[in-house]
Amino acid sequence: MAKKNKYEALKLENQLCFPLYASAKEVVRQYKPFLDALDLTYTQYITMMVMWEKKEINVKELGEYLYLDSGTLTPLLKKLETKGYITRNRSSKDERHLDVVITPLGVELREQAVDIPQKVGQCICLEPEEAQMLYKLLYKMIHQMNNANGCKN
Amino acid sequence: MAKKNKYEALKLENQLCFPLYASAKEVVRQYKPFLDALDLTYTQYITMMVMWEKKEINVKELGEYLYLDSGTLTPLLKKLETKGYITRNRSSKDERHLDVVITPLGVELREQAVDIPQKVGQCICLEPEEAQMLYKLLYKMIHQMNNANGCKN
DNA sequence: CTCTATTTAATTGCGTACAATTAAATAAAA
DNA sequence: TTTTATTTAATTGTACGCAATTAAATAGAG
Repeated sequence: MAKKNKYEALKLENQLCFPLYASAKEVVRQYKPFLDALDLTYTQYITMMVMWEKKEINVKELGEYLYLDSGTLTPLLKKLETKGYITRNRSSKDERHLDVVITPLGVELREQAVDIPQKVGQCICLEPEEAQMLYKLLYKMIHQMNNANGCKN
Repeated sequence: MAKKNKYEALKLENQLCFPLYASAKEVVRQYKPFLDALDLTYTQYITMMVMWEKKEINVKELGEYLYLDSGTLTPLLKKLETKGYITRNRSSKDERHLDVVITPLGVELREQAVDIPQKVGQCICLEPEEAQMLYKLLYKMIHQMNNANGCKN
């Protein structure tokens, strides 16, 4: 880590963020052939993952799970509604909330997706211990960044 | 890792790709306040990183460094040209190539960027060993995915 | 109860990402 | 040399991602 000059830290190869950014895109690309078969994008797929687990949720909560805001979710959910996988309706209790509910067709889709994690896992080719280490480090970062409004700017 | 049911692997919390995708976005957000000060986006910033190192490069090589294609780079490079940080000219040797060359103003910009890696590093808050481990794992993944046309689909 | 503040989703606008196509230039083959 | 194939950047179209604004609904204060 001895710096040759004051610009050393600005080199692409010395960034941690860059391989993070690049690998995230690459992994999404690994999903593409499998998701194309279901006519889903990656973001639609992770949205359906939440729907498969929760069955019903509002947009705000969905955004908290996915780290996405309504600007991204609103058009995406409209597409999933058009495909027939979810319904969108204002909550009767609080009309500000939009309830998203999975349909029977959405539930069926899960059957076609069930092998995707294993297939993509084969493309990534990390040892189980490596994958677990990576998992832990990534979530540590995420939690640190979310809590750290105390980031020393 | 004992699976309760056949859908266990489809849960968001059991994905490796999701924290990768989420943390990459979060890190880019950490950069935003610092990059806003330079009127650069994250993608423009990593492009300038390559330009600071290489001074001159063509679009294809640039894309190989950044894992981006001309569909992304062409409009981005036009913006950097408008800002005065680079020039874009067809190579005289091979007119198919577009040579991108950094300008004196582009070189100057480096001075304003020099503290950004350290500032963002503070926001990420990983121990040095953790950061190094993460770095290695991410590049291992990237190289594996790039080589692995032998991915068993 | 009324007025104000807050919460929530939708909308708008900009900047990526990237697949697919196009067009120009060069290289390779016949 | 002429034709064909390859290489390269640009263009086009779709889908995010997100900041900022808007509009509607609810909660809270007086």
